[in-house]
Amino acid sequence: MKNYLVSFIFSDIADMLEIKGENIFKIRAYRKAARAIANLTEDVEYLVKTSSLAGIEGIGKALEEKIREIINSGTCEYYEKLKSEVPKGLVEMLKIPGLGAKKIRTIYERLNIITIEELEQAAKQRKLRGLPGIGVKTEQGILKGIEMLKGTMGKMLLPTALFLAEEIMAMLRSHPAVEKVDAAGGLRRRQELISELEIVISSNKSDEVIDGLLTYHRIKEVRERSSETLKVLLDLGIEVNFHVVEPVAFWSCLHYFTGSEEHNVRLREIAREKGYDIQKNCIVRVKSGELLYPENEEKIYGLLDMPYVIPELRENRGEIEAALKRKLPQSLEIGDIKGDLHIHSNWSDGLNSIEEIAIKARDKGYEYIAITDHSKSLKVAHGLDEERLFKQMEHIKKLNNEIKGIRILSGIEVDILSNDLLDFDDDVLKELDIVIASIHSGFSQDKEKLTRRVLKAIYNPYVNIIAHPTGRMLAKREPYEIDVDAMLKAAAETNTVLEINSSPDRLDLNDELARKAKEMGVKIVINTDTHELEGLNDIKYGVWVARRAWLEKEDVINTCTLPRLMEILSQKRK
DNA sequence: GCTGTTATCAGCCCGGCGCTCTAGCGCCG
Repeated sequence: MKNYLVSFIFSDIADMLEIKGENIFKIRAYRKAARAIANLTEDVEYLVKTSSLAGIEGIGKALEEKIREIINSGTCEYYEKLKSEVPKGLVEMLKIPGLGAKKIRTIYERLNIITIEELEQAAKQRKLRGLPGIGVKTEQGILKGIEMLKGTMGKMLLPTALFLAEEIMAMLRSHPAVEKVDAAGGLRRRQELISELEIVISSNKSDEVIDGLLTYHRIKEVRERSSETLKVLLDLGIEVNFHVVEPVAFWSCLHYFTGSEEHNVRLREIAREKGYDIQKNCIVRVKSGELLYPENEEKIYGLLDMPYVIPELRENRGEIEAALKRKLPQSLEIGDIKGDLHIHSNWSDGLNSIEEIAIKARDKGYEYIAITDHSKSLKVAHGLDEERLFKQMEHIKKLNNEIKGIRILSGIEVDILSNDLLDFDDDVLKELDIVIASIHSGFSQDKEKLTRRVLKAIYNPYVNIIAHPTGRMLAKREPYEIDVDAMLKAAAETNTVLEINSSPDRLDLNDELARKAKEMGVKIVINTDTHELEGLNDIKYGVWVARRAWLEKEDVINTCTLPRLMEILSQKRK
């Protein structure tokens, strides 16, 4: 599939056009096309060959021609031309919060700065202040933004890591000398950001496998090669470590490269107490020197008198002690989720009709969904006013009579406004099946104000859920200043549910806060907040967070049957 | 750059907030 490549190039073109100050609508056309291609379920190469690209909304003649060029040659002339005109570093600067294309252009034109390192230097030397439109605060904001960016540089969001791992594993599976292959490391533990991929392969012919790996088209640099290991840097700036072992050593090796360092250190301590030495390719019975090759991970933990510990828990956050005491959580499964309670339709900024969403959700096996479009203040998202909301409620009532096998709840994602009021009065909210409240403005208010806003929403008798409670965006935006403990305490007190937002660039609450919420008696809901049909499948990311947070089925309200869910929602109003 | 419409081009997501040349612009959701 070259969908990823086409989407990547179009999005890169859009960034470069933005820096050049091109027509905003042209830029939007490229972004829209990039999104459309990324969301395609079909192979774009197949669509090119069968001349069926024309059916895709947002792809006209010019873009179709460029897609054809990219499929045939891996790039297109226009892209190469832009790359020669716009320094790469300027595009990277777009990721710095508070810094947009115009300011980047000013900085480039006035100071000839083309890398983030140079930008950081200039900001530290106070050379940016004084440029048109840039003062002390902007300069300080840029430094802060660079600091945040550095923390996530070279790290991938889960979808990218999964995509790359799948691509690599598919290639390996087709190699005749490969017996088994799996991804270990942070990806297998479902960490929110992945710094490197660890791929474990079993084969009797490691040299052949490694030679085969060297033909992988994304390899930019080979950093290390031995008889069992290959370490490479990919063109996307990502490191991949391949470990090729004899088939008998596969599970030991997969286990060895899955747990965090802290988990592995602690596990080795326990193993030593029990007379074992855990090594990369096997486990040694110390007394006899016997080498053991467990045939699965259950057997590895079994040797240490523990039940199986799922990869998501292997962080040394108490899971080893819990395992020894037989007190591990009964981890949530994706199949436990019975409905998605935060979905946007084309009544606000979603792409699909409520009918389409309901049918797709029913096909996924869901028992219920909630349509929770934006409220009127969020103009950019075409938020619903009272009149349209009531119309939507009527429409949903009608659909519930027509579409069998799934129940659609009428909801809203009501804005918690900057002045701490909700975007709708209580007499509107009380008509809905479910109310989600969330912040979309005034992120930079101080802690006291932000906390007051959220607490006021929590104490509203009609607000069931607080969505994306900390507002963080991975690699983009820090969580806003908010007294999290006060929020959790108030939520516990009022039966207000906190969301794990499954959008892979949010994952908010994160694993640690979700675990804390559980400990404080707060119920959790796992939602996608999706704006299109495919996004319903993002629920897995939220479930993974819940697994890392030690949550069980009973902690998560959308594992309940519909009657029980309605009971839980009504408890808030009592 | 695309779409809808039928001209051979107009319209395409709006508005608040915070910053800065304090009235206008850039950034953001």
